[in-house]
Parts: sequence; C-alpha cells; structure tokens
Amino acid sequence: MNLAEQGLLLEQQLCFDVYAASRAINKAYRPLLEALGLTYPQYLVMLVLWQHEAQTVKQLGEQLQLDSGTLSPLLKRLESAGFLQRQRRASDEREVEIQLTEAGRALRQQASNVPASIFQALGLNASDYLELKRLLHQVMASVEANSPD
Amino acid sequence: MNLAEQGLLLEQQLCFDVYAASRAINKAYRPLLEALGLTYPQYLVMLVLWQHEAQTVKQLGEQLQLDSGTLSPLLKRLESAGFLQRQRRASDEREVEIQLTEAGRALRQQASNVPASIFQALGLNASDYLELKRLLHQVMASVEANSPD
DNA sequence: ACAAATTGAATTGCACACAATATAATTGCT
DNA sequence: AGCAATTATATTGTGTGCAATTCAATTTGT
Repeated sequence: MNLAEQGLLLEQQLCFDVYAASRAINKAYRPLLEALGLTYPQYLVMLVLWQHEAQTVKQLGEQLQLDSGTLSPLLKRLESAGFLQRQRRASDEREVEIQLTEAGRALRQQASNVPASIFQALGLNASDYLELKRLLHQVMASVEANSPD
Repeated sequence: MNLAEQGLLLEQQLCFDVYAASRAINKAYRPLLEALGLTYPQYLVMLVLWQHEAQTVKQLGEQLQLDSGTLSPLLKRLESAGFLQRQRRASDEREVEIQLTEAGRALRQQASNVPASIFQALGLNASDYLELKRLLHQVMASVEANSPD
C-alpha cells in the first residue's frame, strides 16, 4: 500500500473522530434536554441568551457560527415553544431582536444541573478537558484560516 | 454567580467546541469533495468501501455509527451517482449488500490527495494529532458507556 | 438627494441525523 | 411444522446545517 492509500485509511481517524464524537455528545445531551423541551442546538441558543438576554439573529449567529438559514426556523420553534420573542428593532428594521420570555428565563433553573451531568459523562479530568479544548481551538483556527467564513 | 450558573457558561466550551470543530472540518472538506461529487458523509462511506468492497448496510452502519435512516437515502444517492450498487443478498434477503462500481473504485485515485490536504489544513503536528485523537476516543468511550447504542 | 452597493433576515432546496414505526425475512422454541 | 421473537432494512416525521437566492432597509459615493 502506497502513501496515498495509507492516507485514505489513517484519514478516517481524526476527522471522523471529531464527527463521531460530536454526534455521541449530542446523543448524551438528548435525554437531559428532552426534559426541558429543547434540542441541543436550541439549548446552545438558550445558553447564549441566558448570558445576554437581548441579541439580534446576527449576533447569535456569530457566537454559534450558524447562519440565518439554520437560526431562523430554530428561533421560530423556540418562539412557538414560548421561550422567546422575535421583533424587528425600531432603530434598524433589518435586524430582528430576540428576547427571552419569562418561561425562557425560568428554564435556566431547570437546566442548571445539565452541565455537571454532561461533564461527568465525558469522563475527562480537568487537565485533559483543557487540553482537548486547546487542541480543538487550534484545529478551528487553522481550518478557518484556510476556509474563512 | 453561583456554581450552577458558572456551569451554564463553562458548559458552552468543550461540547460546543467539538460541535463547532466538526462543522468547521466539514466546511474544509466541502470544496475538495465537491470536485469528486461527494458530501462528507458520502466520502466516509466511500472510505469504508475502498477498504473492503462488499459490505452490508449494517456493517457500514457499525463502522460509521450511523443508522439505516441515514444510510438508506445516502446510499441511494451514491447509487444514483453511479458509484455503487445495492442488492439483496441471496443467502439472507434481509441484508442489502453494497458493492462499488468501476466508477466508485476509480474515484479512489481522485481522492488520493484529499487526506494530505486536510491534514495540512488542520494545522496540527504529529503528537498533537495523536493526543487529540486519544482524547476524543476517551470522550466517546465514556459517553457511550452512559448512553449505549 | 439619490442610485448603487451593502447589510440582515428569511426563504428555498438539498442532504444529513435520528427516533419511531413498518415490513419482510430468518431464527428459535416447542 | 408452526408461531413468536428477532433481525435487517426501509420509511416517516422532525430538526438541523448550509449554499444560494430574495427582499427590504440602510449606507455610501457622487
């Protein structure tokens, strides 16, 4: 087997591992978030909003690296669920401001035990946790330098 | 801010990083694979088939951790594209055997430069590459121990 | 001032993911 | 042999992701 063919084997490793780990983590969140009526991407949006209540779609997209094609329908579902409201900003009618409802704020308390449960499920000690985070950031920085947004 | 609230901040870090890195990597593959007429999940299926030509849907699913709900339509698209054929196995008609076509085999040569390009784009040295792989495997093992397939 | 370019969201179209269900074939049990 | 349980795949329905397009509002250049 030549070098190129080896690549097509080794290849599958790291990138596939990131992809598989992402799906495995999503699966771990599912039962916890189901109790809150959220999917994992919806939970991420709520996390951002719990930190800073009023955000435009664009600001959410920048933090989550998601575009309006993903966020628009997701935010509508969260609005239907009663967790937030969407309204055009008066100062610039192109922007849509997202605000939590009381139910959306209340959900934060119910979610308070989720992070610890997940951390537990990941099975990493503190230093491995930080090391993994560092390596993922390095990968993202490199990849985005080559294929910018 | 109490501990639970801190978790809802820190929280976003590692799991979000894995999720964001997975999407960033997918984006890096996109232009390379577009030239081959493949998506990233389709490329993963082809990688497995290049290693071992004849596989059932179940065997592919075990290696990729994907179920028939994802694989069935994906394999039909690869069949439409002319890269593989699907046929019921005579010895057990519940199984569908996937076989590469000549075009599917030929695609391997065109893909031979993809792994090196991606490795380059990841911007990791060999030891970081292995460390990241190790940590992701550890996460997957822990997570799957808690929420088995 | 005002046409052209830009910006922010939404929409459309396509391709995953995955839970839940359905269907058909095989195996196991008696 | 015959029926229940199991197995392998497909289908359905919901929810992302993201490229490409559209549309309205704002900003820019002259």
